[in-house]
Amino acid sequence: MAGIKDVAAAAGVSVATVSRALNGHPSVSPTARTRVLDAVRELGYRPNAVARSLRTDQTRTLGLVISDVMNPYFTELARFVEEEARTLGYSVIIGNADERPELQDHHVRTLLDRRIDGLLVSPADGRSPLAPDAASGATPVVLVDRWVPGLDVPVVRADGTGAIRDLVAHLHGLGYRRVAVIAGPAATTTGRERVEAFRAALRDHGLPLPDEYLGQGDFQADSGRRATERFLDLPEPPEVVFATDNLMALGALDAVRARGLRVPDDIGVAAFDDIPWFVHTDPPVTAIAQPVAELARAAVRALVDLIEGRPPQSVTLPARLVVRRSCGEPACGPVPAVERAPVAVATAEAPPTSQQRRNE
Amino acid sequence: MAGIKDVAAAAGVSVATVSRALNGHPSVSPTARTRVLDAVRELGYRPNAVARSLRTDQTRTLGLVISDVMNPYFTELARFVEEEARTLGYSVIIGNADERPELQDHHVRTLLDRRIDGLLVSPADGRSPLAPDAASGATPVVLVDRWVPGLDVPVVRADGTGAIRDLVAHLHGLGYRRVAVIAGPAATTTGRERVEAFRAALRDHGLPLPDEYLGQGDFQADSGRRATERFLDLPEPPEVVFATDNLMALGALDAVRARGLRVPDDIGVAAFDDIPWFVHTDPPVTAIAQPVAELARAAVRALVDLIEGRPPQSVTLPARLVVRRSCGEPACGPVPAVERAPVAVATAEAPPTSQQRRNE
DNA sequence: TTCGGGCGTGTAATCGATTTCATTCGGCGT
DNA sequence: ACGCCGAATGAAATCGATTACACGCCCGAA
Repeated sequence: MAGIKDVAAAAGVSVATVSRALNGHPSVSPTARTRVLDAVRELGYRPNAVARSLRTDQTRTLGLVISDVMNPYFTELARFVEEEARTLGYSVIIGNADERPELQDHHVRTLLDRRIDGLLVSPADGRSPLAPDAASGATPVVLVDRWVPGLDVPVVRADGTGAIRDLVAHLHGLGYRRVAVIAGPAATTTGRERVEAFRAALRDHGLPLPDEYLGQGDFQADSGRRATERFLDLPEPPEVVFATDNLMALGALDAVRARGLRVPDDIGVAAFDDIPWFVHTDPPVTAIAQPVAELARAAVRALVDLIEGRPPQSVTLPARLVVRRSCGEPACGPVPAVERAPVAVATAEAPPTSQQRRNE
Repeated sequence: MAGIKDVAAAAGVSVATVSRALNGHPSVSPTARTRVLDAVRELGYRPNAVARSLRTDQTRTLGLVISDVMNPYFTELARFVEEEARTLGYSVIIGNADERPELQDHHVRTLLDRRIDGLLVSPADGRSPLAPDAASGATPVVLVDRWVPGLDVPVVRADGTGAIRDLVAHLHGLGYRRVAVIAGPAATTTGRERVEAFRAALRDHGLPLPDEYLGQGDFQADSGRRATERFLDLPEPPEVVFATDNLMALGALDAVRARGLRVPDDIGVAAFDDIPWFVHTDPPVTAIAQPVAELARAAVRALVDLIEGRPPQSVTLPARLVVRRSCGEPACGPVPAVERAPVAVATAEAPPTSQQRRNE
């Protein structure tokens, strides 16, 4: 493959001039510039990004480590992250942790070895396997969706408490009194927060959340199925189940279908994370939608700000309830308040973090 | 960040010895080795992959350019590709072409600039935008799922003709006579082949495929919706629609639901590419399943063979029909032959390609 | 005419690893 | 005792770019 030296030779100039011409340096004569450009075209020269990165100490690459690519929510997130990064002139390398801490670790290490300019992580594990590297502060880090309490880095996430309150109001209005929830891993913030918000909303309506109505899941379909089976085996099964992510909701649907039961007649189902398929399930699933595209964009912008020495913003955007039929027919009277939920735009200024201070 | 020189200094040896110790070179004394290892641990040293790549001219990285990440089929493919690559000691960088040739081009160029060791492509466009680079032969290339006729590189794909024949037999057996198909872009091989196989199978059963029953789509949900609407507007609409990918099937479902019609009572739906959600749609969708994991593994192995100088194998695996309820109740009598479809394992030896010859 | 100051350019150092080549040293055969 | 050989090591070249520094040249000011 042609190198910069070949171009220099072909254009009859030095490598320095070639480099300058290619990087838009001011002091290059028009003559030299055109000769270089011609030679480049002639030889089909493409600069070696590896060599360039070594010299400049920047790869113009972002790392994105997500918990599970097969989860449509994260797929969508990844897609928008790449899109925004591309418009900002960065590539992104995706690492799929598959909800396994050691895999997440593997990817973080690999990405760091490649000297990516910044890291976007949605931690599979709340404990601190990546902390040693991240906390070292050498590489800018931003957390998306999930975060880890001790880490002093910007966080971009959705706040589901409002939407969950709306959901509980909706369920209560429909007459449900025995409601169950399938939790995510306690090691993740999203796993804990969603259950807590749900429990709090329940309390506001005077509803209990007995232990046997709290299923433990791991954000995968199978765990949703198992939890739901256990609910159905109860002497007094719940009237409705809230799965705290879309895959566990899929599992729940599986379980009730396997029993020959029907949603919502025999048992209602609701989910956190809305996805296109929920419109076409039997029945369409009532879900809480996150503003994924905005989250992705905000996360990338925060990370790039960090990288390029600007102060980053932590951002929290509200999720919103989307009522469909899996919890029973929506009210036929006046449209409930939840239907008019505002488009998510709220943001919050982050308190200064050590990462910001690094750049002052 | 600590470099190899720091390690050498700390261990009291030269950089050459450090490098040798770390790469398991034979002639390094046990003493030196342990001192190096200690220093490495002490300093938390990690070799700079960028520098290493520059010197060794290999990145141990594969590029994967897919047509559309949001399509569950490709998501799954990407996931298994990464998995197999990882076990073989490679990382993978995914580029999402979004079915847009110019984006595909952008990613191919970027990946080539980063000197990836090999490229896995599922071409969004049958024409040859990537040919100039790929044909240059500098970087090993393997095509997955879709291929482009002129290119002399290994291809790993599923053969749907058998499954499509089974599907048509199934539909015919159910009494359908007016069947329509939603095609993919003519620029892709999968777009053309699936329609052709369908048309041929129809002919075998003496069924026609009139022009107005041939919808043009682009593998995205919207196009499936529009094509289906056009079918429904026909004076004599088809009794069943075969969408040649899962997203267009989703669109078709959308369209019939929007009309207040019911599947399969008013119109049947079948799809190419099976996905987990099809079990939970209303109704569950009869689909043709590709052996995605095997395809991914075969593709990675072929590419790595090429990279490491072994002769690669082109592979074609059969797809199989999965009957559900979206075309009407499956026969209640004896289980139809299609239910017993064998697990896909057939492979074929590729004719020698120029890429193989390269390595002789 | 002479000198200072850009401007355009080239030479060479540099990034952090790997690898070739030469050197040293110790052991062993004769 | 001598010489040879292999093992262990280090110095320096190398990969392909960027960039600091120096140089030559031309132009305008003194």
